[in-house]
Amino acid sequence: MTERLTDLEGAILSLLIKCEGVTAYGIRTAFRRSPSEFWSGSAGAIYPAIARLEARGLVIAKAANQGKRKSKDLSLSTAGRSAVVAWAGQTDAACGAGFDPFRVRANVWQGLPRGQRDAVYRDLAKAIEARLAALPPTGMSVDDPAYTIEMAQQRARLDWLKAQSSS
Amino acid sequence: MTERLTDLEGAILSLLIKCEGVTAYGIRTAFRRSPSEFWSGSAGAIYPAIARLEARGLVIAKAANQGKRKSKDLSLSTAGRSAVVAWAGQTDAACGAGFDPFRVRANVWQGLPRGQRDAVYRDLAKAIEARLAALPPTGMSVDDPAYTIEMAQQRARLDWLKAQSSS
DNA sequence: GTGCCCATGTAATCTGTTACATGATTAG
DNA sequence: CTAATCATGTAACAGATTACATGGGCAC
Repeated sequence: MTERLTDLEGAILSLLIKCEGVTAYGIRTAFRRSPSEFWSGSAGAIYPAIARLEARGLVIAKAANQGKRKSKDLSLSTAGRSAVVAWAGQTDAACGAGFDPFRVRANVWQGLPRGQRDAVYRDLAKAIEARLAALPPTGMSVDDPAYTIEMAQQRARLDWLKAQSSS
Repeated sequence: MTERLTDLEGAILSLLIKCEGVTAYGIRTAFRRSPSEFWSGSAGAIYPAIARLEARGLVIAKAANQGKRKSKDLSLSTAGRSAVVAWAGQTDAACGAGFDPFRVRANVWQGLPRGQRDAVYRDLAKAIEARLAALPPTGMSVDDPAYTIEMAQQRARLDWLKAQSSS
């Protein structure tokens, strides 16, 4: 077994499953346009990560010079394909709570004086409705799990907010 | 406005709301015992973070020498209290998707051949049930938002899995 | 010809992780 | 007495962020 993949590396490889021959730049914009803002898709993260994956033989880059613009088309190697499947198959890691900005803040909300707390809860509900209305973003299929699962999460948050105010 | 808080700093301050006079060590163990494994609660993260908060005047430390064991009891300053409330009140950040290890892996699952995919889904459901059974961990109140919200998230995942296999 | 997107990268900085180091106190 | 826990920290390292640098192609 080789070194374990970081979650960013796994996410990059899983993009490569769907779109063979994409450029590093394309991966970057996919991250930037993603509704999740956890990874910014910064060049300083993406390019080094891809370089690591290439060095480990998980990603194949072939130069695709069209005219004078230099660019590299990326694709998964066989090893890369099995590495990303192994990464995705870590059930314990997959079922972890991850990082939820809503959850970490909820402790503070509960300690707020009633009026202020209700105001925050109203603002939150409004912000969530806005996000739900914006999903799915352009270019994202309604079947995309990232979309479906975020929807479910946001609806669960709304339910939680409702339960708070009615108690 | 001073520098913005990182989420770890915010989480530390929100622990201090509940338990005035806790030690840095106590905060560490709170993180380590948390069902979320996103932050490891490593000394190398907690102690520097508290030092930063102290330097900014958000946390007050007073030496509490009982016998020869040196220890510092931490508490929130007034500035610290308003800083953490401001952090918790960032509604846009709070409603972000954060990092969900389940969601990032789901793209890969969908591309798996049917048999393998169903096997993964079964394993996931089992792992989630196990986590739900383990909640709340010792010392955590059933009213604790961190607990309630993780429960909701896990149940949403189970629903998603059910929807996948029935389609 | 100017500004915007494509496309690739690097440098400085920040923050978190693992692993180490030290010493007091308590439970068996 | 020994092991675990309380309690504080530091050092080396990894990985992400912002900001910068470079240059081709295209639309207006």
